[in-house]
Amino acid sequence: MTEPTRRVRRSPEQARRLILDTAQALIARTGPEGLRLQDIAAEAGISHSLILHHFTNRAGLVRALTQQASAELKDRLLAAMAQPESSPEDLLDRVFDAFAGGLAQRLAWLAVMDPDGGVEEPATMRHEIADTLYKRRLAAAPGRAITREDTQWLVHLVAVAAFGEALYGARLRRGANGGEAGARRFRTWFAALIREHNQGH
Amino acid sequence: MTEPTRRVRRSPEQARRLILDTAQALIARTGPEGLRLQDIAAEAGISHSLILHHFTNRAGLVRALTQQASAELKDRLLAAMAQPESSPEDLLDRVFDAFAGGLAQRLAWLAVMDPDGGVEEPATMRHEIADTLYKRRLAAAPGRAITREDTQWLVHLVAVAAFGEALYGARLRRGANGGEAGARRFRTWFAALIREHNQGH
DNA sequence: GGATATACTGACAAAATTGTCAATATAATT
DNA sequence: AATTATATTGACAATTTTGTCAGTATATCC
Repeated sequence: MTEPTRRVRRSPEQARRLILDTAQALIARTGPEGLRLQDIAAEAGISHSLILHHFTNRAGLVRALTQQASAELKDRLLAAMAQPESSPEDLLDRVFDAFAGGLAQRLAWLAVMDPDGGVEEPATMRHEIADTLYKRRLAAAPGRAITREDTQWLVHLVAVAAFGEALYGARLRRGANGGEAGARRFRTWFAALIREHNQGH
Repeated sequence: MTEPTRRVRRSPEQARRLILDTAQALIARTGPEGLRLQDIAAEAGISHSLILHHFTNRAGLVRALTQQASAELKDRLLAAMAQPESSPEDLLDRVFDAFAGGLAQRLAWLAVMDPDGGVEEPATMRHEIADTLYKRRLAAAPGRAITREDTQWLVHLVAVAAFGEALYGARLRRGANGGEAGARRFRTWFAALIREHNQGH
């Protein structure tokens, strides 16, 4: 006589979160090839059928993953902007950190895989951020001629640079400035460039 | 009686290039999921066995792909640097173009997939480029205090920004500045920032 | 023109991967 | 305590994908 198999019964939300989190971790570690239902299931300690039960499809899982990654980026960036009275250096630092830890990799891969997924978020988010920063810059330098468009492009530059740095920076910096130290030095240099731009002209 | 099947017999180099090129095209189009031996074979008009014959493994193919992508980037960047007497705007434009057309996507994906592949190239390449540009900047502005390190980081910034822009820029610019026009406006703004940095202080 | 090397193919094997479905265990409800 | 709803599993099917191997066609060399 066989023992009845012990089961953990989660709430749908818990189950979905467990699956999504382990999937994200797997992507960050193993890369694109890591997204196999069986692998995710094995890592999460569940059967792969459960994933299909909660997301219907492999495609459904991917969709959910893009949305979660997008939301995570938004949270991190808004958190970075939340401290109103900090130096530009610190702000830049936090923005760069927002993309680190595998999030950039996930976003990149998901972007390639699901070209039109999670469309609305990033653009409006960048708009909000640019507006907030615009007011802050005006307050900081009352005399200067700071336009809204300049702020917008500045935010864009920081975003794409942080993205590129997280994704390919270490590779480009190999040798002399590889590793953590080089990354930090680049950030400070970049912060100085921005500060120069804010003051100059 | 059956007709003997007509065959094309290429040189090993030709065959390898045919396979690599169609594979790169497929990745750019279909994304990571597109790299299946059968699909590549079908698109190239060959049998999938031939791929295995020339690259031994799927892994061997991936390795070759990373090297080719890396080499392609190098070629494009060196070509961009080759015109010695052009405005910074044009130079920036060509660097950004170097990452366009799916190359950034391929590099990103291959980077995630084969974390230590094609290691040596980019770093030394960036070094060469930085040196060339350093001399050019010195010649252009004899009086200024331009350091080698500043040039190095400038090159790094342009590289990661171009990379990020190619990969995620369109997404971030959705809405107001989406499309081609926004991309161009960002480039000109960025060029102005660099020019300002070159002249100022 | 015949022999040789090898690029190339087709069929097959083996493994993996997504998806289906019926059965079961567990929590909540009555 | 019995009933109900459903989260979870295991077995199975179907398709796909990588890889193997023996044989065939084609160019080159003697």
